[in-house]
Amino acid sequence: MMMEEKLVINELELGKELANRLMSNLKHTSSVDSNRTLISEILRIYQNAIFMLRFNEDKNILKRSLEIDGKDSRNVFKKRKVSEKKTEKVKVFVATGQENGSIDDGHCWRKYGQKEIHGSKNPRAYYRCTHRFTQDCLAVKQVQKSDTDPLVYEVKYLGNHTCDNITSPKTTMTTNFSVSSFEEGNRVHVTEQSEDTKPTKSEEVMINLEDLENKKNIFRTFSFSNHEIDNGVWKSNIFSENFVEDLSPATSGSAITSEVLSAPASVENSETADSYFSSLDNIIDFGQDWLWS
DNA sequence: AGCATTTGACCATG
DNA sequence: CATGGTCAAATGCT
Repeated sequence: MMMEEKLVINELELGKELANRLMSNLKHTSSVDSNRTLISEILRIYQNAIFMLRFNEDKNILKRSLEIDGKDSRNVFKKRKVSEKKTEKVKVFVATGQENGSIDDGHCWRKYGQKEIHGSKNPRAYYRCTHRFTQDCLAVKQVQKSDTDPLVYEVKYLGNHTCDNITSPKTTMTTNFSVSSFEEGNRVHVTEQSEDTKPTKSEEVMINLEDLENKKNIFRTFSFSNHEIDNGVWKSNIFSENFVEDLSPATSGSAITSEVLSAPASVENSETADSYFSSLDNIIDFGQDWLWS
């Protein structure tokens, strides 16, 4: 069994144990703090497990892609332009507070298609950079309204902007989380980041993966933040970037290495249970289908 | 008029 | 064959 799979199983077993402990706590008397801690731990564990599985899947896709590239391309009939595009960079945003999902991210987009997606209640809209033909900018994004929360739009970015027409974002976001992965030579980078640049204050939840330290530090910290703009001024903060660490090549045996950005564990501004649990709600939302396949 | 959006058709992929 | 991504003609908007 692959090392990563063992880690996922370990995580899930730990989650089960903690859930049992929580159930026991709820049956008997227990402190609210203790329950909160358990819930937070369980959510973190499942988020880790999902991320590990996702990451492994992405790694395999890339490996297959590299193998195909290495073969004699004459035997591979690729008529579609898409295949040469290859997903060099993928960012997934989950944003709320948008009227129609047209998040102003500083770039000009032109809608070129919309599709009903099997298993989803809401259609997915396809946008390309307005300067695609004038500046040969191949950036593309997909926007889909969340099935679970009508206020949430999931935005997936594909490709980098090569155009230089960037305006300042005016978007009001109450929640923003992004994940990006891109390829650079033989290395695969998986990072999480915020696109926003002027945060000042935070109401954020950061989930620590430090107990994975003894599991070869494969996966690092997730963080989520709530922030919004009030009269053009940022009211909240985002997570900080920490260090980057390689997936242990000794255990993977693959030429592909990975890097995952991390952030420290903390729960800030959680003086009220409401704010704490509303933050937890965000985590639950992300945990379901935050990354499209 | 010029540009953006809509929407059905087309095509690649699994 | 089902599904998702893209194309392009028709239509809408300014």
